Amino acid sequence: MTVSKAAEKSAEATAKGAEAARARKDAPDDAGEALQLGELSEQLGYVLKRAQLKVFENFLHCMASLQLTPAQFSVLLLVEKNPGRNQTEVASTLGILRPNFVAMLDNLESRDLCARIRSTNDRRSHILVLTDKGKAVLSRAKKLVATKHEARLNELLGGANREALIAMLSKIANEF
Amino acid sequence: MTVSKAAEKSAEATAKGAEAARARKDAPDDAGEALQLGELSEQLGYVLKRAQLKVFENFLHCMASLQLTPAQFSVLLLVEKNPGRNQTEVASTLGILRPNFVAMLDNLESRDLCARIRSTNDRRSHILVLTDKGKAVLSRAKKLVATKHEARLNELLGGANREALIAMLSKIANEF
DNA sequence: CGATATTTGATATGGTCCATAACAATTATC
DNA sequence: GATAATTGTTATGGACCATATCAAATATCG
Repeated sequence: MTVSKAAEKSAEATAKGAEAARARKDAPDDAGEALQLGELSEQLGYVLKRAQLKVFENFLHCMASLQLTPAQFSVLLLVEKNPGRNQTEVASTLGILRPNFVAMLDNLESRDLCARIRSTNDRRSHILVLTDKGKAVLSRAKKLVATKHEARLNELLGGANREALIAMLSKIANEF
Repeated sequence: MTVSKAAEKSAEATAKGAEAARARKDAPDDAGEALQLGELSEQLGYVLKRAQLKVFENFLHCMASLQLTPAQFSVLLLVEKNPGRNQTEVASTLGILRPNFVAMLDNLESRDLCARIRSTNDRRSHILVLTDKGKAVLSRAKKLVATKHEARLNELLGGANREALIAMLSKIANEF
């Protein structure tokens, strides 16, 4: 920004709200008046967070019939892929702190989706396994995610872009 | 779960768990034993959330000297770009609920970064403006973000990919 | 072996963010 | 001019995240 422009801006700004308000009121149709996002729409963190909220919202909507949150779905997926691991291992790979993982497992276990089993090798640890119901629910959940959730992303971005997006996000998650 | 089913599960699971544990112990180098992420690494929500956490973490680190959170930065940016708007307008464009916006503004105002001004048109509303200090801090914040934060993304993805990523995330945020 | 340290699941607790209800002051509507 | 709607605010509760701490079990080391 040039100096003169800055001066103009400053003067305009000191006269500030009143003038801006009048200018808006003089506009043809004075209903919506959306704010200018400006540089915000280029900020990685801003757009990333808003996209994440939208995706989670859609995920919850798709999973309404199964009552699974994204976090719960990730636990079921991980336990299915890695049976016989204990709470500490599963929690830490998901970035969940052990204390906070307890209530989460209490919930899944109370719904008979997974089970804690005392390890015979190390009687301190609880080994995690999916129940039959847990496997069935997870199977249905996967189908719902594929057909309703990820399919939505495909029709929005296209398959190639979808893969590129996942790859870039993974890179950020792992190397940033 | 029925009693009989529980008993079956318990037996099957203990066997599977022990088997898996032995299998891992027989592995060549038995140190880390990272879990298999499996389909999780392809889940949009999962990778999106983890990327967002990493980006926010890096943002806070870059902003340590200015003590600005991503949300605070977004408020300053929006108020700078749209002077003379009231709390409701600014909060709603950022997806912040008015009640929660109050404490946020209290904080920024107590640090003399922005100011609430009673509107003369509508004495209910408070018009938001950046203070001189607020403008100066925001200016420094922008430089920090550009040189330390977004630059990091550029060297990780490359400029073209960075723009493509922002564009796709924006599309998701707006059209998903 | 036995004393000490570490690990595991769990509880308690506090902080932050998000969401809703309700309120006084002000303005809009009829 | 009575009623409804809006603005900023407070109070409050829930969800999520982080730390300290504990008992039980195991590992470590003298």
